[in-house]
Amino acid sequence: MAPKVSEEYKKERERELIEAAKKVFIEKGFVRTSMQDIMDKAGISRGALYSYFNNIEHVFIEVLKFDDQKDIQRFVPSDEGPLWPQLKNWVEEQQIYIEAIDQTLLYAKAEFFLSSNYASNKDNFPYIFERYNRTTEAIEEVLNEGTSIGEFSPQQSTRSIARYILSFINGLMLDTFQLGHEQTNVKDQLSILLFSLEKLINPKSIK
Amino acid sequence: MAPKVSEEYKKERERELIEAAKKVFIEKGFVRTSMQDIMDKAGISRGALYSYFNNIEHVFIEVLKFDDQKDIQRFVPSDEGPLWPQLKNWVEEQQIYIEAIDQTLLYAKAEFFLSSNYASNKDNFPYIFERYNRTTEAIEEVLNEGTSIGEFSPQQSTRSIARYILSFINGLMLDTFQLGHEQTNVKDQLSILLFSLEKLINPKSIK
DNA sequence: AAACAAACTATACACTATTGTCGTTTATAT
DNA sequence: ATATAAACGACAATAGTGTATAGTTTGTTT
Repeated sequence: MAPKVSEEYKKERERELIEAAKKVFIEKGFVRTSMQDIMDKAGISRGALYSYFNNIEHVFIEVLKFDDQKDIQRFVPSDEGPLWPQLKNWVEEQQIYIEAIDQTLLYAKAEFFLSSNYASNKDNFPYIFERYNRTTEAIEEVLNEGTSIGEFSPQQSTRSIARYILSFINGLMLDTFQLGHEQTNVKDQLSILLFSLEKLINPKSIK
Repeated sequence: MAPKVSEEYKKERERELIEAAKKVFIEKGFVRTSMQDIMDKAGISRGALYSYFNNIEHVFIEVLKFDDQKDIQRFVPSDEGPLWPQLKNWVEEQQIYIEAIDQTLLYAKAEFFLSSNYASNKDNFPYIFERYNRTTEAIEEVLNEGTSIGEFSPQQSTRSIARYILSFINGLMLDTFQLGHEQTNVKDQLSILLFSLEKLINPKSIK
């Protein structure tokens, strides 16, 4: 099944490959996954796979992008109503996300960021920087928005608060991945984050 | 130099090997280090190295043990004086530690715990549990101590606060390793941690 | 001082795993 | 039917592992 191909078809095929690869990465992480594993999962030959991707890091980056697309909406607050409950809600949702960690790419991501060539030539992977910045900016924006409408009175720079939140969430994910959520007690830690955030941004809506 | 050998000598030699290996692991991390690299750095032959260690994970575990010996005192507070300044001090010291991340084993450790066989059989490596628990307990103990002498009035369970601190520090380390400290702004994030901690434990000594 | 043996060197080897390439095959649009 | 390009899969190349062997060095023992 393969001559004179439409762009359509190729895009579609690539998406299939990415989805197969994603499954493998979730199962096996990044380091222990080989191109062969992806071929097997996708039911595609070596040559064909290599015609779509140059190497396994390339595959992973594409998986990342694909995954991010879906993920990106998660932090968009609605325009309506006070922001604090939405922020609170977002934090609470993290629990589900973190505790379902073995159904996500988190482990593979951590491995990738640590162990791929990424670590040696960060410059080749601007995507990672983008990612970090996009996320902090999204959080920061909510904080700024809340400030400008007078809902929040941040006690520290909103950028730093945003980074702080992200650091904490990343650390909690990593610890939880390594130790299991029984050990790290995700819920309690998240409520401490909420407590801290209240003090940090002083949302009006608290009684 | 080597007949009918003393235990002394062997221990000493092993220590040399471990120190050489440690250097390599700091430079190259865990995943990208081969036995050959260690041979080169230590100036030892293949056979000799293998007579000390069975494989590279074995080498790494020994390096870890060796490193921990030195590391273990870092969180012991002095018996004298109020605890808050000491805690504060400890947090501030993290900056130096985190920013010097490429001179430590942190990267190699993260790789090892993620990517070695560890991830598949956690039970074989109680080490990481121990480590995590030892650290949280050390922090928790300081908090409890401060509470019992009336210096702190924690607003949340001290255990959770301890875990919270550790999650944050781990996340900050990871982000900083990946992106560089220019990007993550370690200092600001740590002062947000301090701000949060003040609110969380209400130390008396603050004016 | 001669014999000994432990520790080491240097190198070779058999294996395994994986990569990326490349010539060939195959299905279909025209 | 044939030109086209996707898909196939054999292959050489690379890199590492752990074992094995022969030979060397050097303290210790007698």
